[in-house]
Amino acid sequence: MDAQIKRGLLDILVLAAIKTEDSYGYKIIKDIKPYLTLSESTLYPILRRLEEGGFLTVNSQEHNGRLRKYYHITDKGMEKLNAFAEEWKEVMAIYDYVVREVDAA
Amino acid sequence: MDAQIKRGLLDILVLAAIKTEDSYGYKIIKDIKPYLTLSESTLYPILRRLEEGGFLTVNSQEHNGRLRKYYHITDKGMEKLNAFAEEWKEVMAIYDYVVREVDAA
DNA sequence: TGTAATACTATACGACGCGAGGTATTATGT
DNA sequence: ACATAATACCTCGCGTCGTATAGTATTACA
Repeated sequence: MDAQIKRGLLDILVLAAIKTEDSYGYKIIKDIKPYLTLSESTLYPILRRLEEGGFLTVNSQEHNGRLRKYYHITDKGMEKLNAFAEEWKEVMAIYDYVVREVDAA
Repeated sequence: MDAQIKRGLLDILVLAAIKTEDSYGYKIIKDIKPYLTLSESTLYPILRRLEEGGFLTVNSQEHNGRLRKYYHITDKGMEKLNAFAEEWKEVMAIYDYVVREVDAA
């Protein structure tokens, strides 16, 4: 997929990935992979930004002798997810405009 | 609208705006405004990138004593517009995933 | 014994959106 | 006549962000 388009969806995809149950870096990448491939160097800065923005909290837990950081969505994160559904209407309006112009060929 | 999401649509929106008939900077901004507000300092670099990429050609013409740059879409630009419709399926798959997680609340 | 998978981190580069500011002409309102 | 808005283009510089590259350390498997 075009690199540009997916960038706007990264934050929201990551939030969606931890919505149902807390998750951690490596798992998030695997869960999202069918929809969009992202590397660790892309994900971890996003997680840090989302934490700084108050959209999620971090909770380190030991797993098999190693530390694992579990990410938990906050109320603010939930609001962001819900707001996304609203924003989508504007995105679809743009899509309709573009396709209309294409069909006008 | 969230600043992030629309950025991925900028290039394609600009191409769509010159698809039906050649247009120029100021007009493109006005035409797109109902869908997305962008400033001149955002548009002109995009036009230059699209030209460098071969998606459009530029043709300066005098209008009321002033120079006006008309932008004309190329075959490659048309292909990019058509490819967008295909890519959109992947975008919708992401949207469905996000909404599904939201509804699982 | 070595290679892949798991799990997180830091650095540095390039691309990009955009605010701020600049130039010049024409049209509109007072 | 004067001021303001609209038209039409451009440049510079800042901050954000995606990502390649590289590093550390443990566990599982062949």
